[in-house]
Amino acid sequence: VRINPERKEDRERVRHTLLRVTLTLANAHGFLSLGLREVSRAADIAPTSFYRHFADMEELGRELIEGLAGPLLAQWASPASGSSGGGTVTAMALRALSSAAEDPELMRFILAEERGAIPTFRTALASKLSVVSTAMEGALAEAMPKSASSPERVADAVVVLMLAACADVLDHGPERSAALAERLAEQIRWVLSGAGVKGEP
Amino acid sequence: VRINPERKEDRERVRHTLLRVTLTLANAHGFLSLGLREVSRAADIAPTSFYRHFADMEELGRELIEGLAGPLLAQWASPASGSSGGGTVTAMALRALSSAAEDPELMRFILAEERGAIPTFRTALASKLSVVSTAMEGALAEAMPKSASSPERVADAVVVLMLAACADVLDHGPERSAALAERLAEQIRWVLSGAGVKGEP
DNA sequence: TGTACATCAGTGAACGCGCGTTCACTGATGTAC
DNA sequence: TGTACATCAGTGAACGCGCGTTCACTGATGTAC
Repeated sequence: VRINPERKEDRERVRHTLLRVTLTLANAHGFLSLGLREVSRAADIAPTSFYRHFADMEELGRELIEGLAGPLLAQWASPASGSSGGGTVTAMALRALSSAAEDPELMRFILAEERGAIPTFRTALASKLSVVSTAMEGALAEAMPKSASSPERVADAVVVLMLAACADVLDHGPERSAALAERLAEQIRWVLSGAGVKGEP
Repeated sequence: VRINPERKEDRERVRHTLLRVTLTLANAHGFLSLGLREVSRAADIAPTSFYRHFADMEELGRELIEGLAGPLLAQWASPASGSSGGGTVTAMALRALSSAAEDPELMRFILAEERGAIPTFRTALASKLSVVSTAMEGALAEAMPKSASSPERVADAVVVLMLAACADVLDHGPERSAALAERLAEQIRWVLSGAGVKGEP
């Protein structure tokens, strides 16, 4: 029994609405305080229709991570155009920072759950984030003298500074994002030069 | 009408129990999902007795920040023994890291709410944390050439790296805390030397 | 082409349950005189 | 010392409400032949 693509599109549309509406509500009240009825109400479906898409809120949350957060972070990990080295790492971080401003609700969710009370969410997000730092590590390895500091630790520090900058952008509004990007770039420059990374512009 | 100190102690004991029990439950389910009845149950008082201490959960949360989180962070900001400069900053960060392991539930609460969905909590914690970075800034200012980078940005970077290390200690258990402390110290060393801070051991 | 059947997203009614809050009360303790 | 009164943390009963979940049903669409 094959399925009509139009019907499948409808189903996907509602499903996507549920996910986005959950992000919006989670920004206001926190994911853990959300109920299936509240989400369904905001998505304009009957509470019972929720079950056609997810077994419960926990499954929906998992899909937020796998279907939305994961892809965004995978994008962060994709190689920046241009040469490798310190310049690449800074470019990656700045690209991530600006993508945070483009989808603030998703970014807030990632930041909140990465530090939040649900261990499975923390673990899942940590593993998605480790993809980003691994990618940075790869770019760094070529630009670091072998005797110098561990590229892994350098990449970890950069990711941590980058996430903190994302949180600041969300809190202080996009009008400050240029200044925050500049601050992030400077902080990364310190880390890289302190760790002996060459090729920094 | 003066009040018997014994009675006052009793009252304080229950109040403290409510606060600690809330921290424990918030570690498991998140602060926002907690209800007055759940907290009262865990504290072994009737739900109606809750009102003798707090008007609602939000007031209790505010007291968690003012009465527990604030004092801990103020402690972090108190000057480390010994000379000023980069060494002091590292010592402050490492002291904070170890105090995180001593009260993991409070630390988890701080980390979660600093990035969480309640704007007033985020703001309150940000201002308590700024006390820490201001203290570090003071220690740095003396050890930095005037022409060099801004001490404020350096202190911010150190605080961010320190909080991330605290989160890692909580997630990976105390047995890894020595390695994490060493990593944090190295990352701080990079930042300080990259930013031109002198006096680093 | 027409007919009978299968699939499945969406629904409204109904359920039992735990929630936050109110109320009037208890009983231990402190104060006045 | 004794007596009358005030304070106040803790309580159990009761309330109305929204929650998650179940159930049987609808109706649009696709498939078989």
